[in-house]
Amino acid sequence: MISRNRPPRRVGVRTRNRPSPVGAQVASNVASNVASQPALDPIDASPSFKHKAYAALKNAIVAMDIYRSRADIRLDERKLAQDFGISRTPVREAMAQLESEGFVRLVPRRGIYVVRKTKREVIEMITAWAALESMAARLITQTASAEEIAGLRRMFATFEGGHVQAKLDEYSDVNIEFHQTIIRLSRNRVLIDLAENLFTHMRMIRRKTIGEKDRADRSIRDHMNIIEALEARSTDRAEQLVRDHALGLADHVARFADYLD
Amino acid sequence: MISRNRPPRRVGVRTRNRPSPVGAQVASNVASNVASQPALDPIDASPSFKHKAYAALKNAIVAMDIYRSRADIRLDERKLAQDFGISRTPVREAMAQLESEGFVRLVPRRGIYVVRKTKREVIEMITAWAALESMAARLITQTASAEEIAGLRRMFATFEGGHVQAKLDEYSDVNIEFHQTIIRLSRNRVLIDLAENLFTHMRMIRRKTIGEKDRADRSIRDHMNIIEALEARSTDRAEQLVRDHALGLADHVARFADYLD
DNA sequence: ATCTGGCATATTGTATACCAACCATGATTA
DNA sequence: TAATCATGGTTGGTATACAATATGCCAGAT
Repeated sequence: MISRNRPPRRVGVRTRNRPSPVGAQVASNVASNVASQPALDPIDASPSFKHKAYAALKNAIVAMDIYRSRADIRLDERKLAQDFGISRTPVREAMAQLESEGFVRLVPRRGIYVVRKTKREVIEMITAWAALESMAARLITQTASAEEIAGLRRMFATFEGGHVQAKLDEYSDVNIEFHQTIIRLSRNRVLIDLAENLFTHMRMIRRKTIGEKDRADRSIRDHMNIIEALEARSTDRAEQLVRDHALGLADHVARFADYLD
Repeated sequence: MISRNRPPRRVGVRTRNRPSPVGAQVASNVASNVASQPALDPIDASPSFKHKAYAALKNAIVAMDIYRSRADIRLDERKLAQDFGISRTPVREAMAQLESEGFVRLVPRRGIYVVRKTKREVIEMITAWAALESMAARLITQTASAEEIAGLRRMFATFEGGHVQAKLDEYSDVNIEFHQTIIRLSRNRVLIDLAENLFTHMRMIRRKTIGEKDRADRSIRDHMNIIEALEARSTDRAEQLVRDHALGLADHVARFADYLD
């Protein structure tokens, strides 16, 4: 269901009473710490409730197996706020963010629904991802260090010699890691951010798309070819291999992903 | 108790059709993923204050010449809400959206600041845009109709024979329209949405990047070559030309856009 | 004159109250 | 019986009140 029981955690008890002469205590505490140690303390992460709610909701949504059933999955603002122990406002702001990222749909006076991507949308996302990652591959051939590229090769050490079949689950993780690393090595923040969102969406259908063993075998060969092209600094070839690899997945989805729609 | 006098706001029908003459109007489509149905319905009435505030704020920000001065540009939530005649809530929601799109930065307890992109960020955006548009070019060679491609050629009818110099302003508009049309003809909603946001950012520095006459001349030649490749359905060549055209702009910015940073 | 510390102020983050639109349900009527 | 309408409850949108904190100013000490 939508909301599992949450332990009645006490999030930020907000004292209605304002202890008047305070403020100096906290300040002095911090000050002494800083004075003795110029090394900056890791800024005490104070993510707002909005960010926390966002992260929690996103995790919850991504963890759902939303394509198993076709029934609408509705989220209840008030209930979620209650479960989180916060008010509706940060939940709403988190929801608005998730809507702009395509994870939920806010229907006025109807409810908030988890979005199921259609087959067409999935293919469009993979195509866009192909565009971004192939550009990342170009950039890697021009700016990445040999060591960085070597790191890509090391990822697949476990699977040398055709042990892919035996460890499909693990391979699936490495597979994702590989593609994320490609993007990251581009050192292009825009590419990284855009691709990350697409990736998150694709992880949600991963369970069903990466299942086939034949694809895993072909996949690892593709990856090796890509790595070789990157090592050889063959810009155009690396781009092409990455693009075709991704578009191959798009084609696969187009033909076999009947569970979509 | 103190029931506020709510003005009888009847949120208008908000006509979907915008008879804007030349592009340059982003339509501020936040509707997100609802569409994806083949025939897109003209619904999309966005009655909420949030959407209106979002559109108004985005237009205002884009219209600013934020790179002329280096002084921080701060936006005041309460003042804006007052000016719009609404409460802070929808303004805040609009601001959160604009932050996730990279237009403003919300600093807790400090204020809301309009974001100036650094030169590096601009180059990264152009690079990402190159990736998206070159993929769009590929798709066009595979799926667009001849008539659609012909429309691209008609855009430049005005400038046949080297009248570009005389009408730099007009050319600048057509230039933008050209690239947006390329993206749009891909019929890939993800590409379209992602590129639109990048485009909006780039329009904000357009005043300074498209100034040179030499670039305009070279630009129109590039465009013609692109159109020819599309007409010939040369997938790889179209992709390459579009990509190089965009990366050329990135290179230009890298070398001459000293006003950034 | 300079520095320190506390307070007023400004500004966002969060909670809560209220409202209008929507839905389901069941009574009512032709 | 079937269609219509009244009605109450649910839900997201909006307004507003309250809390938390960053900043600047000024008094007082050195």
